[in-house]
Amino acid sequence: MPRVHQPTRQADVARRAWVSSATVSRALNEPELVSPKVRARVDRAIRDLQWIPNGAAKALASARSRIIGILIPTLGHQNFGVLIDALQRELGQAHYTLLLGCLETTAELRAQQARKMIERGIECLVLIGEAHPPALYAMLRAYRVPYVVTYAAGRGTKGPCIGFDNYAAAVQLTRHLLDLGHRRFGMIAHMVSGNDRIQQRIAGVKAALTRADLAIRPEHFAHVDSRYVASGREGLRRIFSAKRDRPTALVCTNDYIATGAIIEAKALQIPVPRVLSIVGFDDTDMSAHLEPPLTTVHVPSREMGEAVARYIIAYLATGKAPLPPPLEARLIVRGSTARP
Amino acid sequence: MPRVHQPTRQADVARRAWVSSATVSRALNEPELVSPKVRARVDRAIRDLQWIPNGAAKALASARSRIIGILIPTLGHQNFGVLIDALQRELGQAHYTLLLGCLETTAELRAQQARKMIERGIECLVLIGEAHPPALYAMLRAYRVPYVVTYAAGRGTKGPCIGFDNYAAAVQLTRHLLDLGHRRFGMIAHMVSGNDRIQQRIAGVKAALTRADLAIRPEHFAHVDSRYVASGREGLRRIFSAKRDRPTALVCTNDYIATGAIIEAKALQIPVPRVLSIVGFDDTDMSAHLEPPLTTVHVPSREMGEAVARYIIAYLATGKAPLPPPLEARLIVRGSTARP
DNA sequence: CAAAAACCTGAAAGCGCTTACATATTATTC
DNA sequence: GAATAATATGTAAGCGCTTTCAGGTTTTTG
Repeated sequence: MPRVHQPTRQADVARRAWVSSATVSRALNEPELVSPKVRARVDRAIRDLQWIPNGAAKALASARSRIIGILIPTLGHQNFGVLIDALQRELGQAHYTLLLGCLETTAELRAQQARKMIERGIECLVLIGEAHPPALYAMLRAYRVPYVVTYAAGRGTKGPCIGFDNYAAAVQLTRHLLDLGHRRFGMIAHMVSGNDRIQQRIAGVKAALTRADLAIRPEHFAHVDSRYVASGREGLRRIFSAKRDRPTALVCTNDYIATGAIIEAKALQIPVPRVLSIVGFDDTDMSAHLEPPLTTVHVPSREMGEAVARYIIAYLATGKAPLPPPLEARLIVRGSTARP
Repeated sequence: MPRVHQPTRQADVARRAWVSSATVSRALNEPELVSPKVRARVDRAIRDLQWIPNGAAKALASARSRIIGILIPTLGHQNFGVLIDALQRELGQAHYTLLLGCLETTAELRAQQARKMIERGIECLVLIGEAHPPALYAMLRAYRVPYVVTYAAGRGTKGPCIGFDNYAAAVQLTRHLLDLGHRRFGMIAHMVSGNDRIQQRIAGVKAALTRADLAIRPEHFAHVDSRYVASGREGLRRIFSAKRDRPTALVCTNDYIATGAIIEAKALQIPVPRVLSIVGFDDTDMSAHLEPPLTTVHVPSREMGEAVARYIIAYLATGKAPLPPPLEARLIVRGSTARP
């Protein structure tokens, strides 16, 4: 491939507008420093030549890439999609570009992934949850890359967190079931290792039960390996393979799994919610439309994305910014829960 | 914010390895040009200093950003998530970074979005479908940015396409219903404007019906405005608001809508598939788990992502690359279809 | 064993911007 | 109206890499 450099450069624009290249730069980045007359000439020249500035050159000269990185667990979860979309829109307004990475599987690959992001010059990294390998945090520190944790409320690390309290929400969700009179609980939980949000949800459920002098029997606790519908079905099947002492309430670690559980319950002819109440977590697009509609915790993905963006913009502009108050994850009671 | 430039530079590494900075560059980019001894010294120095090269400087000097852009309609659709994930992984192997953008709504914003991507120096742009404003194609041409269309098979433009034939797949899907003996068809279709894939699916259905001397009555054709579950429910409700001459087969433009239709059918006590057969398109995670499981067209998202990545890598390396053969979107017959 | 070829390394010139700093112009003040 | 301040522009020195070119060393060859 021929190494073609830019067809039009700032200097071309400058020449056409009868100004220096410095003035063109200022007209773009600090227009208030340039007289209206000259600014108009520059704008004209830019349009005439259809000049698009070279981002790499900008980044190199200014030591500001205007790139924000984000590392997400998966693109298969709608809520992350919503969060990313909001984040991207809001950051775009401030001329930042979002660089997306899906978390790699091995520690080796993850380190490489972080290295690549730093190589691109990210000015800040958004992390989902706070449970990440110390090596990652060390790297961020070494390269002075600030970070923001979202989708969690900062029970673990001391870094900036913009999210909601998974633990508290899980407690609330469990209380709802306890208040309905449930005493035998089951749970379907997906991969816990390295996922602090799920861990906190599980811990919240257990804590709420403990306070009511209850616990989940081991055979009513299904650990499944994916976060998707199929796992919910499998989990329910496992828990209900026993004929007696079946739980009357089932907590799932997210809505996809809960959806699977509802589907499988129907397949097994277990009436929901008459015989079994099922709750999820996340409030996905589907949840309200299931039969019965799913009682769940609504996660404010869009608001988180926006709040994170605003925080980052302020922080990078001033070097300091107030953290917004924790967001609320609201319990949404729908038809999948009832008295036992 | 203090304008802090890089803490460690190539020159620092060079000094520590007792070589010139040119040699460090070569050790990284063309290691075969550097003697093993020197290479080892350089590698050592890089590790000792924990140097991470500056991407902007690299891009500027080499006129190669190693960034590939992609513009997708939404992150709310699982299949795009899968495609992106595969694309990203494959491109990452070749040291490319994927820059993601969700298609903006207005023409104005879209142009700006494309401009931003060019500013970042994308070496290629991946487009979902071929229906995009001429202004976008013009811009790509003006800046010599190659592009690849995916998720469609190139019935419209002549540009490189790596995907499957939405039209043919829709024909196949409709034939399946015709073969079962259906004669009264309904359809729920989402936003058509600017979405050539959906248009082709609709056209395919209509063509197959026409060939069988059939057509969809206007009152059995529901246009809905979102691509999600709620729209499927609404669409079904509208079509089945009439009491007589109801369709026995219902084609939905994607699986989310079909899911909604199945859910609503159940709510309206319409037995699926005994009284109404329902088909979707895309084969999302849920589809196989619905009750009844959804007959649909499986879209090879992962394969498309990988094929696109391989094509781009080859094309950018050599300036020319063979297009892979069209991928197959296979009909998956499940339980939601039966004889009328 | 001298000449040619192959191999390795370094010097230095950019890549296209930003940003001190200097300078020139205009506006303000007493 | 001279001194001062405020405003607008230009000059030029980088930012941290890549890459051309040249030169020095080693290997190959007849």
